[in-house]
Amino acid sequence: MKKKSIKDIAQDLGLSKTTVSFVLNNKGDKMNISKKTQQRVLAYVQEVNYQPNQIAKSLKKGKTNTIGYLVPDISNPFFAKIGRLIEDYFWDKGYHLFIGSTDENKAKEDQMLNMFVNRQVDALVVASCFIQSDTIKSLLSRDFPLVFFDREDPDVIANYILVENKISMKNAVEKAIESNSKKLGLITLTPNIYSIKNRIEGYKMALKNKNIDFDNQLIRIVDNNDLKKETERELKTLMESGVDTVVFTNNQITVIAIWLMNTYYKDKVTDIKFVSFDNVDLFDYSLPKVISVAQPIEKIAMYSTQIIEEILSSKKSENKRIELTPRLINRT
Amino acid sequence: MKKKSIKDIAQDLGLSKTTVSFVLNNKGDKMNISKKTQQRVLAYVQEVNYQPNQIAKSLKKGKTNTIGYLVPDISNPFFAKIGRLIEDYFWDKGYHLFIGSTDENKAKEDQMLNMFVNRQVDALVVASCFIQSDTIKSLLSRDFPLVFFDREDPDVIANYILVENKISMKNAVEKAIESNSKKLGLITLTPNIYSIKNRIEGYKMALKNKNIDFDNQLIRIVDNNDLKKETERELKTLMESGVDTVVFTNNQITVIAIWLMNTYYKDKVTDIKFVSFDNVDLFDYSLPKVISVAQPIEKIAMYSTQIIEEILSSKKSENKRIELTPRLINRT
DNA sequence: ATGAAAGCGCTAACAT
DNA sequence: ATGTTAGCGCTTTCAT
Repeated sequence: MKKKSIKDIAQDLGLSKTTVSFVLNNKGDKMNISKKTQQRVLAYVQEVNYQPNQIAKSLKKGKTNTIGYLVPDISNPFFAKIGRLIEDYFWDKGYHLFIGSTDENKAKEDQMLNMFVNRQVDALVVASCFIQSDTIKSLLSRDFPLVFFDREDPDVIANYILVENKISMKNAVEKAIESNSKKLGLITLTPNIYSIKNRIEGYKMALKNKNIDFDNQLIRIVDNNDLKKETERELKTLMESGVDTVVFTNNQITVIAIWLMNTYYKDKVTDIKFVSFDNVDLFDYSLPKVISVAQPIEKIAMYSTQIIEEILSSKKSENKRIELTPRLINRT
Repeated sequence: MKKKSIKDIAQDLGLSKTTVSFVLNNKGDKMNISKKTQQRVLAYVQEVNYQPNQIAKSLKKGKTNTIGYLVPDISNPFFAKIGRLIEDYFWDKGYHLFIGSTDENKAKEDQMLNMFVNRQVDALVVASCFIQSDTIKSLLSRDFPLVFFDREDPDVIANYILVENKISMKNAVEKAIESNSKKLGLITLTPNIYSIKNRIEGYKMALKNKNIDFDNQLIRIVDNNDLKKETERELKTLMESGVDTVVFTNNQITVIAIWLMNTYYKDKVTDIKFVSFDNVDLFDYSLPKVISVAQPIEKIAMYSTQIIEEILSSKKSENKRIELTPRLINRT
């Protein structure tokens, strides 16, 4: 049985497309379609299992009821969980999610952004490293409904959902020092992202507050390309320099480092302490113990959805910058 | 600057829509559009940053270049990772992914399937518990491009990407027994899914092969609704009955049980052994030790993509049932 | 109480 | 070498 369109339905029933369309969109009463006709249409539609073509609808209405969710990696639990929550919130409002993983790659991010726009998504939720890119600038200048989360570029005015990076990291590192850390190394992704920069600042601030000399040699940078190998090398450097604590600026590196510790430094796992931005369930059971900063993912998802809802419903778009407070999880 | 359509471009340039369309779709040469005109179009399009409307294109062509990825929960690492891989494979072929999380809820699954179909996705990749549902039957009867993974209904002929559930579970449980397990309990989700049933069969088979008496009381079923509370209760039951090993039929429950063990039975974590279908990174560092069955997610993603590609390119759809071999990870 | 017709942005067969 | 036109499936204004 071939798929029926509104035209087919109308023909089969000896009605016009208009009438059928009205009935299907619950405008039957408003448009004075007789009860009888409405029944006929509804019954027939049921019988032939008519499915409206959302593409045609979207083209006509200029609205697709889709949202683009663009992140570095949808399989990173942080982004996966937020994605799930955003999906749920939007599902309730009749929206569907397109996903895209950029691998923090500028070209890919640009392409994906453009494809989402071409697909006429109604809005975008993005964790981008390239907020200054031409593609994004152009979206912003057109007032495209857009909210950034997790990453910020202070030079670009836009909607941001962020967390207090600096002070949370400071608090976490101070907790470590209070429980006896003396020499603290730090391993971080290339600090080209403002959030990461701030997390490093927080680390420095904690050292300063606790009168520990800052040693630039103890800040080790790993490149996104071969994270595992790079982390292995830098962790080795730090271990050899005799640190008792390692601070990480995001969950990805911490997880790798836990694996490395259990593989290559099994005898040291109880001597060393970790501090990690982002929390992962694993930290509850693993060694070394991790003091972690848990981001409020429910709130991040909720505010993203909410801001987009506002923009979509009211056209006026005052940019918002929301900074949420993470939760410190002390495991000492 | 308002968004330009092909019509605008054509007008601005004093050409027809056709000409512009041909140039934009790289059919300029084939259609004998002069080099000069092609240059003009390309330059102008660049200048005004023209973005083709994919919705209009889709409506016209009857093809959207989208795939629906429908799973119980996109934030479950198993589904997130496969999702990521599928996204990557399809990205290379110009397809985009719609995601949907069903929570194993029939009504939600039905709705989402229908919405995907309304959105005219070109194909679906689905992990469904309700392969017998009317919605799915109707898709199947229309030869809708569809591949199931992770779950199977032997009564329904379709494309399936599966793993050897029974024999893998048997092997894993036997490994446990060989390393001295005497009394093995099992905690499982409601076995309404064929895969889960088979995993339980594998457990029974191992006991039989190793001459351990089967005790139905040691099979504990937890409901999806309040997984944490239910798992807590059933784990307690098993611990009190003196098991030395607990077998789990999927990662979700195992992860919860690890947390419970570390929270309520800290003194027992080295006495008890776990066996888990699905592997999670966490198992590398956590106690109790876990013998796990790691599913070949790369292959699952690859075959799903491949089968859909075949269907999409060649219309003929011989159903395939691919059963992959998981990897046993022995941590004793 | 219902229908005709235009049009959303695009493609492609068919002119010229 | 380029233009005219119909049509994808739907909504909606304006007629009747």
